[in-house]
Amino acid sequence: MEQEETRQQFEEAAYLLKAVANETRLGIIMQLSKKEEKSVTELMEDMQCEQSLLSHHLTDMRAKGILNCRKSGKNCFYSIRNKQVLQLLHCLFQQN
Amino acid sequence: MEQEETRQQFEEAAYLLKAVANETRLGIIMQLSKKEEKSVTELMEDMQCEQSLLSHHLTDMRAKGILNCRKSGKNCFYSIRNKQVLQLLHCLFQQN
DNA sequence: AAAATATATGAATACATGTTCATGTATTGA
DNA sequence: TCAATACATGAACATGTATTCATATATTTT
Repeated sequence: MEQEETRQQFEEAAYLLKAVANETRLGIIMQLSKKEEKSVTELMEDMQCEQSLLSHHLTDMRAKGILNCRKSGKNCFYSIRNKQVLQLLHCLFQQN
Repeated sequence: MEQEETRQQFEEAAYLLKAVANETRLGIIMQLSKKEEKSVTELMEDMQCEQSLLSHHLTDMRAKGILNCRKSGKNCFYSIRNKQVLQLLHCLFQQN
């Protein structure tokens, strides 16, 4: 029973890690950790990333509950929804 | 230049995350975070994992510098080499 | 209404990953 | 020396992921 609980916790943790284990996605999260909200175009400029690729990653991370999206006119402003990824980011980049 | 540096940091971080973003691998790391060293058989029993699958994961993580392996007679004792994964684990499982 | 802008979507492809099965190898004990 | 134990390896397969390209949609501007 307790075994099963941890197994599920591992599944959830693995799910989160997989959702984030990518150079571009880490870049997105890093950007959003600095500014709270950014449009796709802003993200495109900050990172060096093609529109379509960026959009795919954003859509996926949104579907997985990691990001939020707020539409406003022609723009889409993304922000971090799952705050745990911020801790992860901090953990990954704290030393040096 | 500074851009490039962070890009490489993201690549490295993504590499580490990918190497760990799996239920079985997280389980292995959790076990080894509790006991310092465990043989493959011990790990097999603690987790519920087939020998061959476990061995593949162990071999891979060793190849990626995450685990250490010490042979002693018929046994192979694995331990954690990359201490950063311990921080990650802690970060993932600290709350609740 | 037409053109431009911002973003999303879907198909296609290439590549990586997880898993199983069968088999190999090294070490120990009978 | 033979069998048993502990572990690794490789092939095969299915599935997942990243990327690119072409195109669609919605909004704004002209």
